Amino acid sequence: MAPILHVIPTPQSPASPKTTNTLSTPLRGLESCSTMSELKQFQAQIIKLGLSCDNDAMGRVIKFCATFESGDLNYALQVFHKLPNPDTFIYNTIIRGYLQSQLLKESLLFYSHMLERSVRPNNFTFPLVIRACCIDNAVEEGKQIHGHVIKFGFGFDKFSQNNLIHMYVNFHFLEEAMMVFDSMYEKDDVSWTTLISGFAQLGYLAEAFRVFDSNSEKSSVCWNAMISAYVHNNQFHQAFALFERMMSEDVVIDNFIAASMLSACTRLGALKQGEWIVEQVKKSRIDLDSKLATTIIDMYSKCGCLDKALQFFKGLPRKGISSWNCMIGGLAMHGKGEAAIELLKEMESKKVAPDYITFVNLLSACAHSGLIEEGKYYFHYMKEAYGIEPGMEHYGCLVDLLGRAGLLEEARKIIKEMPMSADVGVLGALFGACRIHKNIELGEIIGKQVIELEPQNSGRYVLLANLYAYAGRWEDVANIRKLMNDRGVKKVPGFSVVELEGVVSEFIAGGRTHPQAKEIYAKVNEILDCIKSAGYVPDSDGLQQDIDEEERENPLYYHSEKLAIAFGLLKTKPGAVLRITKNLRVCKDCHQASKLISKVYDREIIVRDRNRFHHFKDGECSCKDYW
DNA sequence: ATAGGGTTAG
Repeated sequence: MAPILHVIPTPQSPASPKTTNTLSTPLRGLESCSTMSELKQFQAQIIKLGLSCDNDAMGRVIKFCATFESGDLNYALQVFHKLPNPDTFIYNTIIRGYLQSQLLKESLLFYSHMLERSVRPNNFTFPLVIRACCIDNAVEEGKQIHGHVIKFGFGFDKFSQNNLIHMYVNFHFLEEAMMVFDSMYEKDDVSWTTLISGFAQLGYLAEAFRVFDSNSEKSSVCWNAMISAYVHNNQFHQAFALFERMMSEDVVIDNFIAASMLSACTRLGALKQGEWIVEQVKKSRIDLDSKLATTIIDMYSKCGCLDKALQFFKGLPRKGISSWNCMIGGLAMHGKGEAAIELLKEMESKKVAPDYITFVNLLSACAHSGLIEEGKYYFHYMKEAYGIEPGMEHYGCLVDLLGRAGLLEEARKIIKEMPMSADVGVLGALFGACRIHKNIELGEIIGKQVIELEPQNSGRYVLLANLYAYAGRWEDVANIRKLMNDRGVKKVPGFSVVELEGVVSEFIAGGRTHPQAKEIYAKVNEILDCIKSAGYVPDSDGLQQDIDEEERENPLYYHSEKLAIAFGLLKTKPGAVLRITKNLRVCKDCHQASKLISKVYDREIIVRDRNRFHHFKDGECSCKDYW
């Protein structure tokens, strides 16, 4: 994109004298408006008072129209164009309006206009235009604006500096970001967190840590920035280590740190640690706002404790919409479709209006439980009862629902007829259904599409290769593998973690690095013998022929999940529940084996996979083999 | 009137 700013006129001193008004009643009224029609009534009164060209009065009108949710930016512009001498505040407000609508060109154009008309930008102007440059990576404009910041004398304005750091991180210009940061005499929390989390988002964890560590007066906010940097990069053990260091330095836990740590526990499936954080929240006087409550519900659900999630949810004095949604999502993951529908009804009886996400989660609950008729019903119901138009996510759930049930043609028809074109998520749902129902023809078409839409997603290649393998099309299998190689896409290695007494152990398929590897493998062999006599037959889902016939051991035997279960059986007393978390989906063979293990060893095994939960008990799984 | 950190599906 060509730079928009051509002119940098020399600024002149501000011209228009300030009108002084005592705040009259209609002006006061403006402050309490909530709709455009209300606003227009007050505006009419103001105009009658002869204030139609008054910057102070019209500035308030413009502020409402340009920046409030119920406003109207075009109307703000009409008012603006009637003003003979709009002031800096008014220009800033219009720029803010464009910024909120993510309109880069328009915001910068207005900034240009203000310079051309010699209206002097102030300390509020630059943070806005700097942010505007982030919208479409307007690098050239961003550099120019940086020049203006200095030229107009705001080089040491903290708000401008912090926003410049943000902008350069956004451009991936790490050196420039560091330079602005280093030039600051007094860095505040925002400076530290912007740089640390900015580096972390780009994957530069070591740099982020160096910045963090160089802060001699770390606030809670700064600690959280680094902890959440680790969490976002899946470095959970690092997050825990840093958290412990923080505790040892007597830093007080706040909402954000609690939320970040809960998120780490959730992602790891570390229930014990998660519960400990919840205890800390209860003990300290951290305000349990609805966001934190949602995080806690999510932790319990995703660590496999649906009952504790429900208990916590029910005990909440005030339930925000996100808490209801999260609870419905939790029920969905555990395959409790009917209970999810009940919760929706309870919500309605308590006059809490469900929203867009409520129905995403509800439809997902129907899909996971095979509630086909109910799912279709609620898909229409949300629009009829609440006027919620189905969005991409709802279509994704509907396609998932139909596809899982084997109604592939119906799912395909939905995709054809939906008002927007299906995104990779929706197509991915159909592709997943092709895998379940082994529909090679459709799977090949859709699989190729999703691979091209997301060429870096390794799972899609693997799925298509498996589909080919199932059909015995080995040449196509090889081609897919080659394509992956050529594009440098790496298979995500599968791993499983099991939490025992608060210690989380991680296993990868066939891995032997665990200090007790020998015992674990012996235990797996013992388990296999036991379940074989109970009827276990290795099930590679038709994929086995691809493996070298000479290979002595079946790699299926040492999938990470089986290793984790073996370790769990070794380390726990009879009867204890095993909780396992996987990064990928459970394979058919491990699913079958887990069912038998739960029976033969009389253990409840709760496995969380990428998508959902499996509760194995007495030789059965809660998913009823529908996953 | 300005900025940074947390949650909700597959």
